[in-house]
Amino acid sequence: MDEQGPEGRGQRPRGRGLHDRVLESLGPAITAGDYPPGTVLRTDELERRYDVSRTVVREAVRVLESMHLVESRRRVGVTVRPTEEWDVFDPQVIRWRLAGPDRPRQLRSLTALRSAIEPAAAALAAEHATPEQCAELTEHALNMVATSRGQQLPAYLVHDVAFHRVILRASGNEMFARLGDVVAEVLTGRTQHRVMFSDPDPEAVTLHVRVAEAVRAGDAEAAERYTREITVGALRELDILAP
Amino acid sequence: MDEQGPEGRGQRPRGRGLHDRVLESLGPAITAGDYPPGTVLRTDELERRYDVSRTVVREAVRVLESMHLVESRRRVGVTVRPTEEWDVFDPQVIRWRLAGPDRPRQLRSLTALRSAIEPAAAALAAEHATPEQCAELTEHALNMVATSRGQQLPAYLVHDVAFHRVILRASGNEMFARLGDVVAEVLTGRTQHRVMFSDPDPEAVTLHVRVAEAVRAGDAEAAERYTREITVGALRELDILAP
DNA sequence: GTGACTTAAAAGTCATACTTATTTGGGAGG
DNA sequence: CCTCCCAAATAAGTATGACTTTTAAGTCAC
Repeated sequence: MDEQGPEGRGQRPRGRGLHDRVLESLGPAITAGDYPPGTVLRTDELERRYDVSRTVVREAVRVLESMHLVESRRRVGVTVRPTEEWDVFDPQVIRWRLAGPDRPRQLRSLTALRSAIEPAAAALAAEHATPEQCAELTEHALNMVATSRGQQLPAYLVHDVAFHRVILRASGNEMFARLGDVVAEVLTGRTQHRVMFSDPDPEAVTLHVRVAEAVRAGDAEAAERYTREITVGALRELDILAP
Repeated sequence: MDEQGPEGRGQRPRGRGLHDRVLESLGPAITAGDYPPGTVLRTDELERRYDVSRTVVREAVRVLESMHLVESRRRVGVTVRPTEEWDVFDPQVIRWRLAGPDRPRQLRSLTALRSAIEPAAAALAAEHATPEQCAELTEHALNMVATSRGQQLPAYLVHDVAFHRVILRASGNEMFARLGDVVAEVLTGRTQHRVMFSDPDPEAVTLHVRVAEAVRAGDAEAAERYTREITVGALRELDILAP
C-alpha cells in the first residue's frame, strides 16, 4: 500500500503518543461491544492492525487490563472480560461508553448515581462551604435565572454545570468532588436530546436559587431537600421514576 | 542466588509479572505521599531501583498515568500529580490508600459515599429484586440475627457484607453494583478498629431484617428509610454526623 | 531585554533475541 | 477406555541497543 522507504512505519498522525492512539481505538471498540466478552485478541495481530511495535501494543493492553476491560494470559492472549467486571467508574470508560451505543443506558446509570450523591453533597456543603463558595453558588444561580428565558440554553448550561460543580467541591468529600465531570457530562448530555429552543423548567431554576440560599444559611436539611427535588426531576425525565 | 550466567538480573520473585511488582510498589508509595505531588521520577532511575528493564517500567508508569497519579512528559520525566486529580474511584487506588497512612480519611470518604448510595440502591432493589435475591436477603438477615450475640463477629461480618452486596446488585444499577467491594472494605475495616468481643448493635441488626422485609414487599420508601438509618449509624460512628 | 537558534536531556518508538508459563495432544501404563 | 504424565507448540513476558521526537534551557546576536 503506502511506500515510504525500506524501513519505518506508515505515517503517524502523532497524537500524544502512539499508545494513546491504540487505546483510544481499542477502548471504545471494546466498551461498544465490537469485541464481545470472551473475544481473544492477539498482540501480534494488534501490532499489524495498528502498524505499531510490540512496546506500544503492550502498553495499551496494560492500561485496558488495569481498567478490567481485558485480561492478558500467557499462551492464550488478551481476553475481553465480562461487562460486570469492568471498572465502570473509570472516567475514561465512562467517556467511551457515553460515546458509544450504550449511551442511553449509561446516562440512566449516571443520573441515578447523581441523584443519590448530590443531595448528600448539598447537605455537607451547607456545613462546609466557604464564603467564597457561597458567593460563587449564588452568582451561578442568579445567572441561571437570567439565562433561563429566551433561547439562551448554552449559557444556561454553563452556569448549571458550574453550580453543581461547586456544590460537589464544597461538600469537602474528595470522592463527591471527583464526580463533577460526570455530572457535567450528564447535564450536557441531557440538553442534546431536547430541542434547543425549549427553555428550562422555571421550577428547577427556582430550586437552584433555594439551594444556594440554604447552603449560605448553613441549613443542611433544606439544601438536601431542594437538591433532591432537582435530581428527582432529572430522574423523571428519564422515566426512571414513575410519574 | 546469582549464578545464572554472566548476564541476567537478580533473582525474580515472580509474581504475576514484573510490571505488577513495580506497580504494587510505586502505587502505594505515591498514594501514601512518599513522593509528594511535583516529584519527578526518571525512568532510568526506576529501572535501576527495581532492577528491571525499560519495558517493565514503562508499562507500570503507563498504568499509573491512566490513574492520573502521574504525568509523563518528554524532557521532564514522570511527575507526580496533585492529589485532587487522582482517580479516587479506581479500586486499586482505593486499596492502596486504605493500606496507607491515609486510611482513616479514606474510610470517612467512603462511608459518606456509601451513605449516599445505599438508601437509593435499597429503594431500587425494592422494585427490581428477583425472588431469589429476596430470599438471599432474608437468609443473610436471619444469619446476622443468629450470629449477632456471643463473639461471633467474623461470621456476622460475612453475612453483613453479603447482605449489602445483594442490595447493591439487586438495585439493577451497574454502578451501584460495582460499589460492593468498597462497602465490603468499609464494613470489614470498621470491625478492625473495634474490640472483637463487642457484639454488634442489636438495633442495626433489626434494621437489616426490616430492609429485607421491605424489599420483599416491594416497599421502596421503607427500604430506603431503614437503610438510611443503618448508614446514619455508620456515619455517627465516625463522627461525621453530630450526635 | 527580546527573539531566534542551538543543544542536550529524557521519554517515546522500534526490532530482535530470548525466557517463561500454559495449553494441548499424544503416548505409556493402568 | 480412562488416567496420568510428559513433551511440544504457542503466545505473552522480558531484556537490550539503536534511533527518533519533543521540549526545557541555555546562548548569542540584535
